[in-house]
Amino acid sequence: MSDIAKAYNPAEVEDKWYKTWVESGCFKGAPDTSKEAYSIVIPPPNVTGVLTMGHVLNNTIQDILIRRARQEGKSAIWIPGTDHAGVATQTKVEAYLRKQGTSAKELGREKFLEVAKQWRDKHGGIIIEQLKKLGASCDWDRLVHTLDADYSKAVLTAFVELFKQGYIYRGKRMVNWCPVNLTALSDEEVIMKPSKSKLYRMKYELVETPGVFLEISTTRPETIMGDTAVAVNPADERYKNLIGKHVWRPFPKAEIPIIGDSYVDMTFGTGVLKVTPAHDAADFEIGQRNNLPIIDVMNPDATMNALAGEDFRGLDRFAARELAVKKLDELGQLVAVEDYENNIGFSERGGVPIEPRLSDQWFLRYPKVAEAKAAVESGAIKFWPKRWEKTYTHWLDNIRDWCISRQIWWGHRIPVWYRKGVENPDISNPQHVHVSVDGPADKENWVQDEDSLDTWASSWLWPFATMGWPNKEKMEEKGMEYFYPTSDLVTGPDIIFFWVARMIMAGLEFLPGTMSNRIPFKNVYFTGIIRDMQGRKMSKSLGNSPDPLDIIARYGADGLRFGVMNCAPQGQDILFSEERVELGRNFCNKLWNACRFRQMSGEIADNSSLKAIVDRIDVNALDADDHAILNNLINCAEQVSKDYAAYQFNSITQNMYSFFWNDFCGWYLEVSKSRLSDEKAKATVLAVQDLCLRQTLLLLHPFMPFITEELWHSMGYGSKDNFIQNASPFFADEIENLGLNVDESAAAETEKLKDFVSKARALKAQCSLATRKDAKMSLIPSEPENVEILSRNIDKLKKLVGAESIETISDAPDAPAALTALGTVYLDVSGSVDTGAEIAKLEKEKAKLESVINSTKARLANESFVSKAPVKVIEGAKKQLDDCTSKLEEILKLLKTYQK
RNA sequence: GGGGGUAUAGCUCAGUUGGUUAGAGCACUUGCAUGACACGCAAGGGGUCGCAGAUUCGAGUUCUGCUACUCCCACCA
Repeated sequence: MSDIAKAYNPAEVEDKWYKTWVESGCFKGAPDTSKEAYSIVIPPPNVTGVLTMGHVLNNTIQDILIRRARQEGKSAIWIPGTDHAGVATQTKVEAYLRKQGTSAKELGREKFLEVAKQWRDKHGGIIIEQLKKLGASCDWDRLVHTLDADYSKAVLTAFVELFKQGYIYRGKRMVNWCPVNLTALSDEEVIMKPSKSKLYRMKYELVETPGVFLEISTTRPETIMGDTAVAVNPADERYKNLIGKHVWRPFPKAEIPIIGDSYVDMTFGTGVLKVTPAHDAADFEIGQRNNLPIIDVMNPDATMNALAGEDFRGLDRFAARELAVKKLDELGQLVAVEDYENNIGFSERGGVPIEPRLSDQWFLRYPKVAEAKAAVESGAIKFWPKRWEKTYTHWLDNIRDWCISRQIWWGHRIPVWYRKGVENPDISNPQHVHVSVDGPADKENWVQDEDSLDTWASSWLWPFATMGWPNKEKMEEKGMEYFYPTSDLVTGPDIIFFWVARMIMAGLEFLPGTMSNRIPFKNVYFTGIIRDMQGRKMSKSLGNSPDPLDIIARYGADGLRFGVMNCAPQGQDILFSEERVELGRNFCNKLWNACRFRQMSGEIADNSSLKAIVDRIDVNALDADDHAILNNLINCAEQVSKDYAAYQFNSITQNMYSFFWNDFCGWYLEVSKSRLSDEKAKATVLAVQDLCLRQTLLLLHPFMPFITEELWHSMGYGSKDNFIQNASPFFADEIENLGLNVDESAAAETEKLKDFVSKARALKAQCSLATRKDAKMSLIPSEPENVEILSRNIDKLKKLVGAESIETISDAPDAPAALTALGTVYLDVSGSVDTGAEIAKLEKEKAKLESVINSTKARLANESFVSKAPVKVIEGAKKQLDDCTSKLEEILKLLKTYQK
């Protein structure tokens, strides 16, 4: 046994243990049919990302689950990995290239990818090291990156399969275009933001009746040049006779038709809509219905092109807007400009308004939509909390085809080749188009599609592509049959659509067997979002985003983990501040010092197993406090098991905190102090302490892996290679099987003692006597059995109260007194004492008791209460009335003494 | 427009099927170097449980309506 430092120093302990764990290979998992399988796949972080508080929450939960699973004797794996994060990484690499004075375009695809890979290897993987600091017990040998060769094969295989089945098609469609990243985006990557803009009211002159104008509103005058019609609702009495006539488009000046389309809302604005099929999704639809020409007036980067007219050409869209307004004004066609608030879609990565744009893209019609819905509705997959199921099914009910192509290079290139020289290749004609994982044999005659796949079109395969799919040998090697489906997925609700729903569809689509064999996971735990104390999201620009590594350095990973979990109720956002971590750090220190106290109290005897400790207990030496603390521990361990089953992690930390701090340290260790000098009791008391500490460490280990491992060894619970993660956390049945019977009723005596101690201390405090100064006290027991209890526990009580003596008496002395569970206690104060505070306290208690007595009396006098309430409740009320009445009598007696 | 969530002490939150006098941590007041811990110990102060109804012998807890804040989805020029 080594001397333990006065304060816990996490830095010394954490790195040491992480290294030892990894070296021992204890995070590795392999199929073992004698054990239950347990698996988790990590939500892969961006390979070039850094650890955020969100990651801390998310990965701590996963680590808790996996460590608990190991303790429970399951064969467990936690598969780690990273995501190539297509658009995000491409953007970063391009910025880097700009600094170097070059560009992706200049380098060309091949060279660019080389640079990007180098950049990834240099800046990537930091987050993996940071996860280790947090204590994440992933099986690192299984680390996967979405651009790994094997994983890429899986992605391409999935594409080819879906293509063959007709789920994937190419088409010219309106897509969300990011003018910064020059790529299409899926609907999910567009963030709607309310924005302050202007509504421009303008008037167009009718061609057929010069001098007559039609008033139209728009928020986007820069698209006027692409207008090919003006639409009104055919049911609109004001305008329906104009359908078929024309108006003059102001610039470039041209006649455009007035058409009727029921899409137009008669009640909005003037009820007249300008139609720009190339630059608005709804307008595109109208254009299709009415055979309107499409005039695309913008370049991919959202500058205006030649079709917009010479004066607009090359202008950015916002500059073009100003110019358009100016020109309208000059033409006298601008009626008014009004402030207006509308929702504008922004590019998630580019941060600028997206531009609806017509372009050739690849789309996926989702497979297995109905089954994906059924998987969750049937309970095959459970959501925690359950309410997210609604969000999930609502999305599936309104699902739209997924634009999976991206005009970037960093990603999986679409495995489609076009035969050279074929002008308009027909996708369904194998002579024109080749689709396969490895490409055509005669590559020289073909040209591969330039686009790459949306990153989510690779990560949706994560639960099984990380287990070797579709390669049979690899699947065997990685134990897919044993470990799939995974047990729990831990993620944020913000990616239900991006990831969770898509993974479910992918699992159902690509894997064989029954639904329960194909689903990717059985439970999904949705975390809340970490916010600051004002409820704001963590963000770099607000500077309210603490660096977890900095927090770990100052408080320790265990303190951080415990603090975060303690304030993270299921499904609720988390308001985080460093004070939370202080709580966790303080708890570590408490744990540390309790063990330190144990070591200072006596040699560590045989602690090597539960049996060894129980064998050290002399059942006859056990007193009520021993039984009470063991009983508390049993209840606590059971509650912890229940809370795991319901994913109530914050409840676990709260129960553990309360048990350990209040019951064990606050009471049991304190009463131990006097019993340790009793040679007959000492060995038993120490053994009970050892039992409690052992179990506390076991139960806390998933939350605080480092300190618990350290103490596990220094307290002699584990030998060198016997880690705490391999010991069972179950308790009640185990000690019963070992022949130790815990008396549940003993708690009642301990409760009486606690009440006596706290009341007696309060009495001293009221009389301004220091806690530890020895006082003379006497007691008039309220019940005969209390005499016995008092004498049995006299040493403990004297020490805890700070009393030189506690005599049993029968006549009330003239002294300050307090009511306790053992009887009325009197404090012998020499000289005069200010009794004002004492009287005030008694008056207050008197008032409270009277109010309780009155309400209880009223209840008991109520005919319907007595006839309808359960017997138990009525008896409780009667007992309460009796108790309060006798207490009140005592109080009145005491008050009388003071008022003499 | 549609669908969630939240509202309990100064702050952040517990409060499981309705049942004694509503709890914890932090903060606050007072006292304390007491055989581990001042990252500690002891004693305190602090709450008309968002508002209004309903059900019930009994409501923080169930139901209805309202208010405030918040998130997601859709989106009209």
